[in-house]
Amino acid sequence: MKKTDASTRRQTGVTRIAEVRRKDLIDAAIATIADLGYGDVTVQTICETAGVSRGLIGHYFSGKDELLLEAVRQVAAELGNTTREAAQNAGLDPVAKLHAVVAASFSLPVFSVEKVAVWTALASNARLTPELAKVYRDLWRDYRSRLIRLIEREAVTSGRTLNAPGIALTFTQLMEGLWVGWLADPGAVTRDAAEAACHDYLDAVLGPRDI
Amino acid sequence: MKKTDASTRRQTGVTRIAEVRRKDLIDAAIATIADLGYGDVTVQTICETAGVSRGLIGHYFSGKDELLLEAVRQVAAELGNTTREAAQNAGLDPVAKLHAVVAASFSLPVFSVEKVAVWTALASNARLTPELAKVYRDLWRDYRSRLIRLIEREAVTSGRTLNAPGIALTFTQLMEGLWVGWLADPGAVTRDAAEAACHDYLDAVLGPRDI
Amino acid sequence: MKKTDASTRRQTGVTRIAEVRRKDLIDAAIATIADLGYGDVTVQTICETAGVSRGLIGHYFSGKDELLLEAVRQVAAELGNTTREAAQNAGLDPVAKLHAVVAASFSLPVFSVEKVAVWTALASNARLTPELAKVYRDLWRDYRSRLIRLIEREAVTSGRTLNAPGIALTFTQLMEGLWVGWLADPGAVTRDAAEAACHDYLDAVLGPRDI
Amino acid sequence: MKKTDASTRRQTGVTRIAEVRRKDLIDAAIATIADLGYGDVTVQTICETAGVSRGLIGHYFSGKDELLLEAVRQVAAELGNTTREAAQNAGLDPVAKLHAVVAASFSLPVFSVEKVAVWTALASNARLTPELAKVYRDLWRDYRSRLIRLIEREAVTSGRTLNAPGIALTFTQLMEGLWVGWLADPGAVTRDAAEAACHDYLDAVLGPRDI
DNA sequence: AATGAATGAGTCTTCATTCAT
DNA sequence: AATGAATGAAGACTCATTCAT
Repeated sequence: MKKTDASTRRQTGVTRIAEVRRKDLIDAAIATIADLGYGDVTVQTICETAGVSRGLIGHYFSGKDELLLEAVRQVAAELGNTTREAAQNAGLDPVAKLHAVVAASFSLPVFSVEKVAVWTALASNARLTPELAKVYRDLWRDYRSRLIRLIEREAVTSGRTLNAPGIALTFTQLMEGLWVGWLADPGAVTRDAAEAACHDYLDAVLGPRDI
Repeated sequence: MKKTDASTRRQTGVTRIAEVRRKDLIDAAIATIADLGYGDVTVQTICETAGVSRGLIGHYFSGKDELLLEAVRQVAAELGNTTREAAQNAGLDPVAKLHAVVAASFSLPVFSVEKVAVWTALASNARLTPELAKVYRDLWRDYRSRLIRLIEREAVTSGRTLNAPGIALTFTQLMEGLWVGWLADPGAVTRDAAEAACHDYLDAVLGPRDI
Repeated sequence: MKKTDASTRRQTGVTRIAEVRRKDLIDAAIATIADLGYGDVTVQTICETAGVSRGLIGHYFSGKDELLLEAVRQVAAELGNTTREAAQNAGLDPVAKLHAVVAASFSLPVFSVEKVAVWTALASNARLTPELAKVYRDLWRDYRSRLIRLIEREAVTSGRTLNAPGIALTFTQLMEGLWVGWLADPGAVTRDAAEAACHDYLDAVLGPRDI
Repeated sequence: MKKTDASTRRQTGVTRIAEVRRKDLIDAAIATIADLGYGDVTVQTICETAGVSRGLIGHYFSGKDELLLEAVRQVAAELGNTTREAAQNAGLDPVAKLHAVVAASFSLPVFSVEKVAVWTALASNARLTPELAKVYRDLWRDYRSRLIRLIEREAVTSGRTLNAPGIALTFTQLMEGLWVGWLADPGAVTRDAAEAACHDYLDAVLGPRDI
């Protein structure tokens, strides 16, 4: 057993523990944002949720802001990945892919109070924090470009003229508005009505689905 | 200038000055929310914006929270009133009224960074604060019921079958999503594109306008 | 009607109103001390009790402290006057006079929550405020010197040797302790028990009363 | 110094340092009450006296009020314990025990500006704060019941009829009045005179001591 | 004479961060 | 690695006082 090996093994172990702790803290941050709201999250509440001491946050993050940023990034990444995979797994038809994106957007793991609360916090604060602005911008840009490609493919397939960027914009903002509305007043904006609104919108602009 | 006039002016002035100060503080609160974000507003920043001392807030409001609540209420009331008047002034055609609501919703005084920032703050915090929840709920309920009446009238007029509640929900959430998106990333969600998205949505579900 | 007359009359009127207002504020201060405690009295609460505006205090007193000092002085003076008069009206027997002082000390107007609360506040704060110290010191000195004279007269009359200063000191501090105790825990130190304690003490050191 | 020792010391130290700090803050609170008066104590002055930062108070107490309450409780407990022990160590004679209580009540550690100032603050504020009321009530109740037992025992021993509750009440209130008077005007109520007054009172109602 | 608008100092409390252990 | 003791800045709120009317 050479020193290098030992060091490496220890380092790897350390890194692994570190990664677990980081993950724990990020998850706790997400849960706390959902519980208390982005503005009322404190280092104390996060660490209590994670079951660690207050000081530990300094070992894994440069501070509270970085932890919150990581939490937001994780939620955004998951949203992007989940909808991308939903589209990939939905066969070849662009319209079917779009409806699959809708379904994924209103199902777990993306659609939960925790995730939507973080998302809404991101949307509210993006204009004030460059790092959040970048997360917000990048996710939607990627999301919309995928939508646009699908819509354009459908336009070609069906021989229609479709305003793909406009439809994509409407689609993303409708979804964002439904998330926000569901979180703020779930009695008025139910999950089912929200999902139906998206499907219906696609039907209205792309023609009805074949079911 | 007679003494009676002076007295009268002074007497009414007592009430008036209070109203003026309240309004000043509310306006300053709105401006400060737009500047710094809802969570970073402090009594200090509001009073600096209003040009008064920190202690004055206690003379006109029970505290910071009440002032912020009043600010949110004012923005919500203005939004409701403006869209209501826009519909009233748009002639008799329900579809024209709906498009007028869209136009008003993306024009001053409703559509500005200040007002939309307050609105977004309201949407983000409604789930956490009962008073904010009520403001949010009441405005949208009233707004949607007006939309539903217009859509139903159009359904009757045109002889079509329209899912009025669904369309109204989609409409309000699309608008909310566009506001949120415009505020968070105005480069991606421009005012013109946002308004066009709403008009296009109405065209898609109600049939195109006669222009 | 000469100018001097008018001025005099007006001045007198002004002074009279001023005196009434001063009295009102002092009484309100006493009532507020009893209600809230010396430390929790504010200009606001006093003026509310008096039914006048906050600013008025500055017209009649140099500030809050002076008003409170006047309130304390008034209570102290009343205590002194009342017990002096009680002794004067109790005939010639020194022992009867002493018992009359006891009776007066546990009867209106001296013995009420308002007055005792002010007195207790005075006792608590005398060591910290020179003006209060003087009020406290002067009253008890005068009070004790009257007691001493009565006790010495009784010593002469009955032919006994009495430690007049010691008895006077014990008497005043017993009374003060009973007031404090009654205010703090009226369930344990009742008015009747308190008065009886004083009478019994006199009986014990001076011999029983002839009733 | 072995590692085990160090660990042990550290582990117990965690609790110990907390207890030390609590004690430091309580002592500082007592000293500050004596210095400035109960109503003028601030978190700032307490922490300056204790030599710690203002924020530390939140680590060991829920707030200023709890700290002050603990300070009062500590003084009350010390008074109770000291007088109880004095009686226990005074032999078997009830009268001797009573005089020992007097001696203890006018000696350190009970009888100092610090302790009496806290006690006076307690007496002044007991009627306004339920927690303080309980401390005050409980201490005196216990104290008086001990006195009553002693007096009744003496009544049996000496074959006299004694109003034990009345004497106990007089005794406690005389003592309280002497404390209050000593604090407010130590020139008029000296320590020696105060203690003598208590001894003399006992002599007067129980018969003179055998010295 | 009386009001109440306005101020600004002072208080308690919260909280992110640092650091010794 | 992990704790939690400690700090100090920043926040909201209270309040005595001043002053224009």
